[in-house]
Amino acid sequence: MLEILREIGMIARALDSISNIEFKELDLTKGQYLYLVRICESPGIIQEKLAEMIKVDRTTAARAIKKLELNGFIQKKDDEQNKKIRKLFPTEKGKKVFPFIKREHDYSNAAALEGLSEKEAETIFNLLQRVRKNVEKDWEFVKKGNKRNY
Amino acid sequence: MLEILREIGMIARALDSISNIEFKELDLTKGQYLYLVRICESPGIIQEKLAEMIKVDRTTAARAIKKLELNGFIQKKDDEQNKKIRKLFPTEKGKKVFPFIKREHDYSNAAALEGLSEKEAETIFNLLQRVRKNVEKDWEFVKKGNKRNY
DNA sequence: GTTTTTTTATTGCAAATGCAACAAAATTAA
DNA sequence: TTAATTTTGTTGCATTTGCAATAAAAAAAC
Repeated sequence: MLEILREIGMIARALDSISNIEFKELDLTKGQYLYLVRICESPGIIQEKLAEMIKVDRTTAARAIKKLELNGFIQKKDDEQNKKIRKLFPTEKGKKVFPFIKREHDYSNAAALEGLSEKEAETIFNLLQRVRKNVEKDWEFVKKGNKRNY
Repeated sequence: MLEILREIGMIARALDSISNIEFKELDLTKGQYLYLVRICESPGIIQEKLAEMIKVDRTTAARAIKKLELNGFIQKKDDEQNKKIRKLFPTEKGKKVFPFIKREHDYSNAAALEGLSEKEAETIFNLLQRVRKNVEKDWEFVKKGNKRNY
């Protein structure tokens, strides 16, 4: 059995750790960069979707977002039609740090792909997308309280 | 720029979330499965190496391991030669839950690879290993307090 | 053989994480 | 239209996480 998930776990933890250390100089605490980049990329997104996207518990996302708002990186706005949801937008401050985060991400991406040919990079990207789609099915299944059978 | 790291992050968080939910029935709390499998696979390993392997902060590993010991899954043993280190071994209880964890992992692996040919699975595994080696270099660099330049 | 550096482990904080439980708006079913 | 279900959001609590700081054994440098 090829332990691809173990490799993925190692890579993900290492990268997250690096990002958390590097973004402290932006006054972003642990994990906040995850939400901020996506809000910058998809302004108007709601936190429920964000949690789904990032694959994190809804309540964790709620608190991370609340803190981003508290610290002035993002802003919540009521919707006209739907009184329940609160759309998320970056503030000026949020928009200002976004390029720094992007640069860090690009650097990490490039470092991660070092020694891989362009073709190999594309291959791993495509395969990873397929794996991700497989895994997110199970995640939603289990998160909803269903039981996998094995 | 191909966002392979974002895919990896999503996959890793989803899988970790699934495992944490599924291993609650073994009385393993968040993250503990990571340490327990490796101790079962490499009995006698010390926690410093374990942290490096898993890519987690040393102090986090220390506490997770302490709790595994407290709950009777593993046992720390003094070394004859080296008075500083404490070697880690699974207890009977630890050995008993190991197959369950393995089965879950195998199932997740298979589910993740669904729709990929054997050849594609091998390809992604090899590429991931190369990526992991790249990333762990940076992780160690940054963890030691060094600054990446970008 | 002594000093310096590295390795290994620990504890005190402050913070993030996630399950349970709850609430209310919106959607679907009857 | 009313009732049932789903979606979206929140708070309480227990736990994990990780940076700083400390300590002591071991290894390396001098």
